[in-house]
Amino acid sequence: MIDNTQYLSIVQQSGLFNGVPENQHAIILNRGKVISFKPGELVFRSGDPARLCLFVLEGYLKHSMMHLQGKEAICRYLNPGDITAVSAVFGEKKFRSTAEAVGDVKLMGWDKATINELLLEYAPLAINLLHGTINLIHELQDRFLGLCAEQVEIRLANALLRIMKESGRKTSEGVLINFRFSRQELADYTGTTLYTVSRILSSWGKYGWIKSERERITIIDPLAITRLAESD
Amino acid sequence: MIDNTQYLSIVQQSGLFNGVPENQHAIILNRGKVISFKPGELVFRSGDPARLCLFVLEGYLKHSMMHLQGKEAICRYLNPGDITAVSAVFGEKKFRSTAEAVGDVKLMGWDKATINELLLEYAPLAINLLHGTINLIHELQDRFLGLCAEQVEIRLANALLRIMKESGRKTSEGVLINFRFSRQELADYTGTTLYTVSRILSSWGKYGWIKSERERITIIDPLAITRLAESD
DNA sequence: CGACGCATTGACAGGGCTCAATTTAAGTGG
DNA sequence: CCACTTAAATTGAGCCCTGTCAATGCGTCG
Repeated sequence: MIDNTQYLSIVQQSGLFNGVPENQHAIILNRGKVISFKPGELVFRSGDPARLCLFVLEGYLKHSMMHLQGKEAICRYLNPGDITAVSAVFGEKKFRSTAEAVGDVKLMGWDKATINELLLEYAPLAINLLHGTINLIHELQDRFLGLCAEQVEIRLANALLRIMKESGRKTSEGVLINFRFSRQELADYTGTTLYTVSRILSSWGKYGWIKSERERITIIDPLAITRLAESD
Repeated sequence: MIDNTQYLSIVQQSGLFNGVPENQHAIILNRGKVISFKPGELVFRSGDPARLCLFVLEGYLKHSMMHLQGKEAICRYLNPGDITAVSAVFGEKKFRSTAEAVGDVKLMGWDKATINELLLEYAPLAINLLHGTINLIHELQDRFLGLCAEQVEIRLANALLRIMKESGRKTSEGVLINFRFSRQELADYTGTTLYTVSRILSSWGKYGWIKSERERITIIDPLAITRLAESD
């Protein structure tokens, strides 16, 4: 007998079950399967058939797309409570992006047949999914606009502030971005190169705004960076 | 008595009603309201409260975002059969983008309360909407990746091909993109400037790939442009 | 300690943006 | 129907941001 009820609160908190009768929550949960991934493992890759609809229980996922000849673009980071691979709901879709575990990750997965039954049975579930994807569109559109209209330094400032808010940790010196985070990844996230990122970060380091170390950054003066991000 | 049944076939064709019992189609349709717009009119603008969920019956919409100090980015063009303003389904959202009528436009609009009732009553409707928004995400992600990884000429080629497929009209000379379409708009769509677009288009004109006129473009040699888009 | 991977920095070039000057085409009103 | 106005498009010149390439430095881990 499957028992996923230990994850009830995280799913409820995410809003996915809003509007679904409470006595059904555990039933829906138990029709899914929990899967674990180790740091760096691929959850799915571009080209794989989409078979499972996935909900992040613990850890972070990096969602990226690969361009011919290697250039990578990071679509977004998934946090606990986020859902992905919703394409699995529909026909014979293949993934167009790749998801990688950042740190240890636990996911809840519903297979195609199950998620389709669930959505038909619980309309609020479909509405909540819709809600999530709309938010995603907004986020993507914002970043799209940034890519069109802002230069690298501004985009980098925005990215760092966003990541700081979502995953930063306070220390005596400032806010530490604590998961492994290379220049390359920052570049892929902001649509530039690791060289440019490195140059900008070291200039910020000289101003005393940040402390830049190997795969970690401490933000000392968030205000200065915010000012920069909002300058135009 | 409202009677929108003249629009039945266009909505059915779009797939929005897939899975909904056929005898309900007209009923759903008649709970919406048809609205018309003249060329250039704004359907909604950034900051307006989202009150109606909109389905394009006739004509085209341009969906764009404005950056501080005027730089504009075009998120996408909406064709007959597309749906937008789905945010209206949820809470007190405000639009973050602007939609403008390109040519004469007829829309079907359902107000917030109605669309919420409909989605709860007809789960397939919510699933179909979800389907549409997922496709949108894929499209946006593709263009996001393009912006990160491709140079302007390639992006422009892809954009032109995409628009050609969606809204082109065959003529004796080639495929005409028939709605008013300035260099500025192509620039806003591909994330560049009208000068760069102009230069590229006139070079393509010299190769005989396209015929470039004021606010209209005829694609004479789609293959050449496809080759360019897929080069490297 | 040596090796590997990440990060930094410099030199250089070029794609594409900016600005300005024309040219071309579409309206408009007399 | 033509002169006039206005907006779109073209084109050239200059330059700056940012990507590319190469060399070097440094942290981490086996």
